[in-house]
Amino acid sequence: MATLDRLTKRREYLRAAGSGRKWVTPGLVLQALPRCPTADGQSVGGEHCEELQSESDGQEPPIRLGITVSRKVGNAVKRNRVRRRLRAAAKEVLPQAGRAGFDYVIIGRQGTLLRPYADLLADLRQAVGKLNEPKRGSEGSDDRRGGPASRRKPASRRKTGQPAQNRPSHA
RNA sequence: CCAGACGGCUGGACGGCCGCUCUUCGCCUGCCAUUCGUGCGCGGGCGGAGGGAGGAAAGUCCGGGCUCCACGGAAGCACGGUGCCGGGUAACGCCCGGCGGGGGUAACCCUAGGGAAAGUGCCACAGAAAGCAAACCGCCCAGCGGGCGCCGGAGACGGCGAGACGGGGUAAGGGUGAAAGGGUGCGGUAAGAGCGCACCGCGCCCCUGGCAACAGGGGUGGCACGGCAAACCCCACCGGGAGCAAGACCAUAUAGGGACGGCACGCCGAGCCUUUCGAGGUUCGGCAGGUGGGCUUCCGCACCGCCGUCCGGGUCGGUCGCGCGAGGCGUUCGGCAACGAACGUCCCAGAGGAAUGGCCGUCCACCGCCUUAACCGGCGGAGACAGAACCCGGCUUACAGGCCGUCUGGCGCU
Repeated sequence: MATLDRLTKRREYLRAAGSGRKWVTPGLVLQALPRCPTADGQSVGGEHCEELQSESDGQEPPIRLGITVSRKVGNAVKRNRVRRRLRAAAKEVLPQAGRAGFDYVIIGRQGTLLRPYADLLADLRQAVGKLNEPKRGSEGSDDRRGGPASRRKPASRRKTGQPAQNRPSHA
């Protein structure tokens, strides 16, 4: 069902920054890291996987989200606003476009504060799409089309109407 | 109306869709317990209702509460802070009202403002001289010595004059400086000088007013006692340290384990073990001893080897602390005021990689441009500073715009 969870530990942020993949757009920087040896086999996840799999018993593991805004962006008010806009955008995009079992870390930039919201959504969609593609020359592209598509169906159980309305507005 | 001074308030409004967090209610549901009725038991989902950033939440500069450090009491030292007087306050370095000094036509503003005859130190540059009384240029020879000229005298010598050699007098003037041993004026004098006098300043004494800081008046002294204490210092008063990552509980685990080095390893009593009957080991109790605030001493207390270095192991989860408070608002009374008292009324954020929002629309007020005699209208821009992190009282700093009140000066009108 691809619910959204949060990263709460500094370790997890450092892991995503150190071993994850990264994509940069004008509005934000996205880092993604598979938490478990899920469908595509290779993993950096490590020891958390066992407990995750054992507890998830048939359900899909959640997507976890973390947002980082450094002091370079501005004072506390500006940083909070950047964080909130990124969080709102992530709630719109990630449940559909993100892959289950991944940790995503969004890093705010100085441009995030004044970037139009529609552009911010586009940035995030592009970044997620790029990171979901396989590494060039890497193996195992078999299930990527199938995986997210199958997950998209149960994810729209609760708030299915609203994002569907917003999507044509920016296109 | 213009210019200005002071004080206070405010910190966009409304709506739509979608969220976050806390409290509470209802329904459904899982676990646990059960005396099978249920449960102030632990959780999950859905829905309803209600609360949800600031005047500075900021800087973390003072003062407290609270918590731990077993640090509790007394004295002294050290260190740090404060510094006119009176009041307010839980307290303050804060606030209010006065006083002194400075600025402004005024409203008003600024002010680290105790002590310099307790001691030490400093006073750059300039200047002769920077603290002790001296004298570079200058002014003056009244009095002393010598020389010169003139006059008198027989002479010794005397008188007068100029000068400034010795030697003195002086501090008015010049010049330096932030500051040069009171200032201005008159008298006075060889020249001058508080040398004398008047006024001002200053010191001391007295009187009056004031709780006081201080102010006013009178007398007196004849000027001594230069400045700097945001130099050391002295005096008075205040202050133990660290901070919610404080700290407490639960879970896991440790409950403190090991090695090395240094310093202490003393006495008495009792029990147990060993014994070659000399004693040894160990436990408990007491004394001594040691350790424990920035330091010392004393009293009290706690702990029992103490200190240092290294190695090994564990934890970083949850709950509480954590929102009834020096609390907000209103009225009355006391007070010039800060503030206090009484009564009534209200409950007002509690996150934890950190909630209090995201997107959109209309209006509002601002700025610029176009248009208009002006209003109107159109377009564009931008909506200050800034986000609770244990909580209060202050200070400081940042701040678009708007509103209100009091007062001062000027101009005009009645």
